[in-house]
Amino acid sequence: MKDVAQHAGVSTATVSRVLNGHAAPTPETRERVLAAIEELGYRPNALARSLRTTSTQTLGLVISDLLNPFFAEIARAVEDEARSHGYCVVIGNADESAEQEATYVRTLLDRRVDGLLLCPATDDPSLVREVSAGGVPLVLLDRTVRGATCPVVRADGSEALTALARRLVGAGHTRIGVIAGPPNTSTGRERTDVLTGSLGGLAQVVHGDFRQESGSQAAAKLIDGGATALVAMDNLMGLGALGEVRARGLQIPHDIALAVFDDQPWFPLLDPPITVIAQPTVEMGRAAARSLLALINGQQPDDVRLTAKLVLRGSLGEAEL
Amino acid sequence: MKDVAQHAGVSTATVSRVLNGHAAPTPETRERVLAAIEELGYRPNALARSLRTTSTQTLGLVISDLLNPFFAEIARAVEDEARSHGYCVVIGNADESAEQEATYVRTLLDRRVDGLLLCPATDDPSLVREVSAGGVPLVLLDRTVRGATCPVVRADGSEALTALARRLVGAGHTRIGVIAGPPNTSTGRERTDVLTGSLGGLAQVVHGDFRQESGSQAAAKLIDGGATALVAMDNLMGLGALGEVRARGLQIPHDIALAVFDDQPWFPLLDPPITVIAQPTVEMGRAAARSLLALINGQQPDDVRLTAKLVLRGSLGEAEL
DNA sequence: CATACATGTGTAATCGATTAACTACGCCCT
DNA sequence: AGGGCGTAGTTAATCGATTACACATGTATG
Repeated sequence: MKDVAQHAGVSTATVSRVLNGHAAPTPETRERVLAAIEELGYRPNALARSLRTTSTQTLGLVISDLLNPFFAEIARAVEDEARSHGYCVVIGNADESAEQEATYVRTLLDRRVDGLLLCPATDDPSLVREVSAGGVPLVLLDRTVRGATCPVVRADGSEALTALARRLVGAGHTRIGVIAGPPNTSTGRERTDVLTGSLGGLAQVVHGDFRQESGSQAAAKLIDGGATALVAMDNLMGLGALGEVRARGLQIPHDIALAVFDDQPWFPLLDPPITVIAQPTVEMGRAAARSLLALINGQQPDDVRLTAKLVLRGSLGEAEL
Repeated sequence: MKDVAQHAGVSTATVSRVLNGHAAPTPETRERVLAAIEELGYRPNALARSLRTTSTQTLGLVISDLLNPFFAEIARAVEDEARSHGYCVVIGNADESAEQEATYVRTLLDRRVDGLLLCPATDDPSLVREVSAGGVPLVLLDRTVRGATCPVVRADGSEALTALARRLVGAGHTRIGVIAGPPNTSTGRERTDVLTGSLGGLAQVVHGDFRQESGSQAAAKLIDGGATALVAMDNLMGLGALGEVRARGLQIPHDIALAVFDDQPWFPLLDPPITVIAQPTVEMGRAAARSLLALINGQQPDDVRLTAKLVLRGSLGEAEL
């Protein structure tokens, strides 16, 4: 910057004013400075700028798993929304591990992100409290924690789940296998509670960990237990369950019915296409980013609760008639 | 930091020394400082530190599309490798747009990443030159550019593609539809060149843009043109092609054969499972990260060329016998 | 006993920006 | 002509760390 100033025959203060579009400099001075910048190929040092202004124009996003398309879509939406407001997004991958999540959150705070979006790995509120104590704007996304005091953006699947339950029961299924998420996550618990609630005593629950492998194992257990229908509570476990069903040579929906929480672009391509509960991922990501930006600007955004929808495609068989 | 120093009755220099594990401070002083840090919940400001040391312990990764599982896996692998060496990764999403790619690269440079991994959207070398001119360590990943002067990490699909061609020809296909990537990307061009080369005059080529929608359109054109086999040059276009095939009620492999470049966890679940050319994504990501770290440490890593493999699963029909 | 040297800590310059406070210069008005 | 005022631009403090250099103390050496 000093070089630019010298080159243009002004002080660094003037260069800075030109850079930041401040009122002062004469059009003529401005021209000279811009020419010098161009000539020297100068680019301002974002670190120094942030240090001085205490604003990085950056949001942190800590998600459970980048390989899970659900989170990838969310990440993508967050990024789009953030960029349109002049913010960057730094993504952290917690890999469904509370420990790694905490590491990432701290790293992001150390780098002074202006705000943090978090999909908490567990419903333990201690990490959230730590962030709040540091005074950093925080919004929870997809999942919440016990006694959360910050805005939360999530999708409500209750309606879709009860509709699903009604159909399964109506079609005469009496042993319905539920491949549940971890009980220490809000989404894991709530979805399962709603579904088993509406299924009366017909549900058999096996807990997985939101990953493919656990989906296969759970499906195996449930099929062995005589289940005639399976509901996987997220898309990766759904993938695992589907693998197990195929491996056993079972036909969907003839031998077993299947529904999955979360949609995927390839679900419609299966034979039969898979019935899902689709979450509005893009809207969730955008809403979360908007809430966080509002929080950063000193407003108090409300919680956002979007609605997940049941999409019937054929993998439930007669339950869809 | 000043607070911590005061609290421990030392100077900031000493606090800094404790923090950085410098030789000097007495065990007793060290204890006092650590206690003060603990008590005040002090966390060092990474911005200030980086400004002073001109090292951010951060790598930039600019990829073409986060929603493409191929790149998501790469990103994941890069991150793992980087973290194990104490580095963070900031991911930028170019969305297959050269313009957005350039924007992201510049943003990352402004933030003074220690090095940059780039999957170039086009084979135009100007952006690469810009980065090199800035003296920032750079490694290209998956794709290269014309006259690249930096290390490149990629997968070689030639062998797999010629093997695939041999099988298709051997099975008597005479109109083979190739859904090609953009000709201004190295992977798009090379894969297509190799395949059409080995197919003699039997190939009909339609260019897509590595996205799902273009895959459907290309497939439609090729099917209308009488193709009895389709080869999609990346997984998203493969997804699109598959959709088109399904939409027309065609049976694989009876009515049409299909192979896709890039594997996906759900390909084996289709009926029939899809034959693919699988790239070693995880190894590519890790290798790229390692090369970049080597470059940062002043070494001169060689280009890395891994091998993609043909995985036969049934979607080629008699060509696989 | 004076000198040399090692050791632990403090002082202050520095990284590259922003910005409050100040200066210098003209212009207008009485 | 001189005081008041607006404007363009400069000077210097500051953000929060690192680190070369200086300094003080204690120990070994001639």
